[in-house]
Amino acid sequence: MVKSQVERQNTPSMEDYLEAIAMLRGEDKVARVSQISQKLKVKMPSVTSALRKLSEKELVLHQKYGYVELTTEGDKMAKDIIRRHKALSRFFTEILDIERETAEEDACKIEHVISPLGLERIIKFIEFVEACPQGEANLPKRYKHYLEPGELPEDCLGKGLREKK
Amino acid sequence: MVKSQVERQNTPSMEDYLEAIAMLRGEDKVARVSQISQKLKVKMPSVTSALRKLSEKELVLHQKYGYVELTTEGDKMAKDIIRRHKALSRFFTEILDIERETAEEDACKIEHVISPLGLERIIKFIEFVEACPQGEANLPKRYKHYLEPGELPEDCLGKGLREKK
DNA sequence: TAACATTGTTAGGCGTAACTAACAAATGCT
DNA sequence: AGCATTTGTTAGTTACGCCTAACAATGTTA
Repeated sequence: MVKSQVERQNTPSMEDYLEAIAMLRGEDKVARVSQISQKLKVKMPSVTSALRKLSEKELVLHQKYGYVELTTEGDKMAKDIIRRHKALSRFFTEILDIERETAEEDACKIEHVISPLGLERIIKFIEFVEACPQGEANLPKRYKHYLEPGELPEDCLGKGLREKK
Repeated sequence: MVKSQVERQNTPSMEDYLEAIAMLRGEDKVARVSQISQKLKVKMPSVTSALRKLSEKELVLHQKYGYVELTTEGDKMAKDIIRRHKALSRFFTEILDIERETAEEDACKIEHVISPLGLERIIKFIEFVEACPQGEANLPKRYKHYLEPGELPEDCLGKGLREKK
C-alpha cells in the first residue's frame, strides 16, 4: 500500500487547526487566535491550548499574544489536508451532486479518516470521469438524470433499480 | 434534506460497539464481552463500561457476567450502521477497486461521520453504475483500465489526465 | 495618558474513551 | 468438591478536547 507523503500522526482536531490556519493565511494576511476560534467554532481557550500542542510538535510558530504561523513542516501538512478536503468536496459536489454545504461538512469529517489509497482513488476517479465524458452524455450528467427524473438513460440494460437486499 | 431513519445521536465508539454486537450475533450465537473486546481490539474493561452506557440508553440488554443482547431499538440502529458500512465498503471495492482490507477500514471510519445524504447518494451511485453498464464497457471496468494500464478508453475525448492544480 | 474594549491566556472542570491493576464470578478439570 | 483458568468487573489513571470564569496584555480613543 502506497503511503502518503505525510504521515497521519495528528488527531482530527489538530488537523482542523492546521487547515484553518493555512486557510486564514491564504484569505487574510495573518492568522490570529480569534480568527481561528471563529472559523472552527470553538472558544479561544481551546485555540490557545491547541496552539501550544502544535508548537510543541513544531508545526506552528506562536508567541504569546502574537499571530500564528505555520512551520515548513506544518505548512506541508496543512497543504496535504487541504488537498484531501478539496478532492472529497469535489467528489461530493461534482460526482454525487450534493449541495456545497453538506459536501463541505462531509469532506471535513472524512478528510481526517480516509486512507491514503482511498483518497488517491477518489482523485483518480474524478480525473477519469471528467477526462472521459463519453460524447456528450458524461457520467455526472447521466447520474443526475438517474437521480432527478429517476430513470436510467435509454442505453442502459437496466438490471432493475433495486436488486440489493 | 432527507433525514435518515435513525438519528445519529451516538458517538462513533458507541456505534462500533453496536455494530460489533450485531455482527457477533450473526456469526456465532451469543455476544460476550471477550468477543466484543477481541473484535474491536479494546480491553475488556472498555467493553464493560461501554455496555453500561448502552444499557442506560436502552440499546443493549446485559446483566453482569451474562451475554449481551440488543434491544429492538439497538438492533434497528445496528442494522442502519451495518447498512452504511456495507454501502461504503461496496463503493470502495467495486467502484474504486480497493482491496477488501483497506476498504473495510475506510468504511469503518467513514460510516460514523458521513451525512445521511452523502450515504444515500453513494448507494444511488452504486445502483446507477451497476444497473447501467453501457454495453459491455461498464464504468468499473473502464475505470480499472484507467487505473491499471493507465490509459483512457479509446472513446474518450481525453481532456488531459492532469489539469488540476 | 487614562479608561475602556478587545483579544488572549491561565486555571480548573467536564465528558468520552481508552488503559492497568486488582478483585470476583463462572467455568473446567481432576 | 476443590483448585486453576478463563472471563468479567471495579477502581483508579491518563489523554484529548472542549468548556467557563477570571485575569492579563494589547489596542483604541477621548
